[in-house]
Amino acid sequence: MWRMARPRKPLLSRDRIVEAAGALVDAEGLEAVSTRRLAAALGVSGPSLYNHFRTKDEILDAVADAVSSRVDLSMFDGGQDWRAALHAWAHSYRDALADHPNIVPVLARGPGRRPAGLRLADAVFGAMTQAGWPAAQATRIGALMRYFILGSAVASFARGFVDDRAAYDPADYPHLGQAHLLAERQREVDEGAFETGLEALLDGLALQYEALTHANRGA
Amino acid sequence: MWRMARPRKPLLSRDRIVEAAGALVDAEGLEAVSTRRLAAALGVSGPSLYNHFRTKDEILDAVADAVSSRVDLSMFDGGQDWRAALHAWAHSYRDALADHPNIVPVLARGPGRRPAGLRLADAVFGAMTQAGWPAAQATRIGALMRYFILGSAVASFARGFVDDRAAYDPADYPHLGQAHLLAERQREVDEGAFETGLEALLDGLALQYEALTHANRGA
DNA sequence: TGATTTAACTAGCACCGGTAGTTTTTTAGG
DNA sequence: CCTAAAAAACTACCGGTGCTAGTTAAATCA
Repeated sequence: MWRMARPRKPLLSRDRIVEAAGALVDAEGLEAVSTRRLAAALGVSGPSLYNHFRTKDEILDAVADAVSSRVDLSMFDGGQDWRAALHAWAHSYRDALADHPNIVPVLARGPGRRPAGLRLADAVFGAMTQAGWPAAQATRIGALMRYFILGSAVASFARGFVDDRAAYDPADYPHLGQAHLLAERQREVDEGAFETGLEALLDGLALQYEALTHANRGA
Repeated sequence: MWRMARPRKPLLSRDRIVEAAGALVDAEGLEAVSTRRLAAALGVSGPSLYNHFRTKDEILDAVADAVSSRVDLSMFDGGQDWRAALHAWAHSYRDALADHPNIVPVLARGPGRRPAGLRLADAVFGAMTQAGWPAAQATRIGALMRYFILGSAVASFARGFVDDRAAYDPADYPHLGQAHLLAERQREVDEGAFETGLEALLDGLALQYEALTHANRGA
């Protein structure tokens, strides 16, 4: 054997690293990702990663951005009305996050400089102003949709409860008698709550939109 | 000098630890909290903490629960209608989180076995069923409010953008020309979006509620 | 061709969460 | 009241972490 220096064909690339990191995050969670474990999965020694990324956080940001980039934005191109487009987009966004729930905390840190995250924000804002919403409202809509969608992914309701009847003593929590059942039904509960909330949100916004256009018509 | 053993008066208590940990989280963020740093702030050596808590995570859970316990629930006692109560509660909840944004990721992991977190869930569910919502809907309302409120705290929209005009090249993001300004106005933007979203959510739910009671009346 | 850059490596630093075992004090039981 | 047990601090240490420094050899560029 001999000392390994620069190989004839590069062993690593940013893409390979991001892919492996994403797989590791999906399979074992955020905390399971260490530079050494990730490097081992790539058949390489820890510090080699730093030839391609400046920090571990940059790697995780890239993984998060890859998830963002899978969100469908095509509904904002066609002539769909803003409500239908927002509905379709929200579902596409949520689906992307539900496929990779472990990376969501990274995504929640904000779009920052992640291009796909920014593309999302840009598309929503553009579509809302296009539809006639004033800029300030369009910003708010982008923000509140982000709250709701990321919230639904990061703060899963059902996942938060434990499948243990004894944990929810009726003397302490009179209305939580069935809470331990939520653990089994998490998917159903979270999906139902998401759809209910999204529908309510859009209904409420539609009311505002109506008031807005009527006011404009009067002026 | 001599070897320090058990002191006459305990140097630590769960409360003192939680208080110091909360202060550290608020001042320097979650990542800044290490058992050694926390112990140093308490004038004590690292492992001493483990006489009072089993793990670091238990300490952070306790900090999170202390924040939950500051959320006002009194609006669910009086005879206020469900919508007004939900509105007041949501604001109280969000205010509590906005005061301690750095601990929100811990809170988002779910109520689990944290008593104050469970009390929240219990109160909302109880009040909604009391108001006439069917149990399944009441569960969903609890969940979706959690999504929106935690989402607004963890996924602050404005905080996610950088105060750097160059980061948002109009060629890449045609509608984000003013985005760098968001960084300065984060508070305003996030508060406006929260209020707009909350109002929309409640309007939408009120629509559902109306449909519900009409249907019941018809039956 | 020669100089520079690149991409792998090994060694190691400071710090991390947590365990083991020691010492002394406080508390509980007979 | 004495003794045994539990509690609360400590020191020493373990394996693991993100990351830096410095080395080597291949690839690339002037």
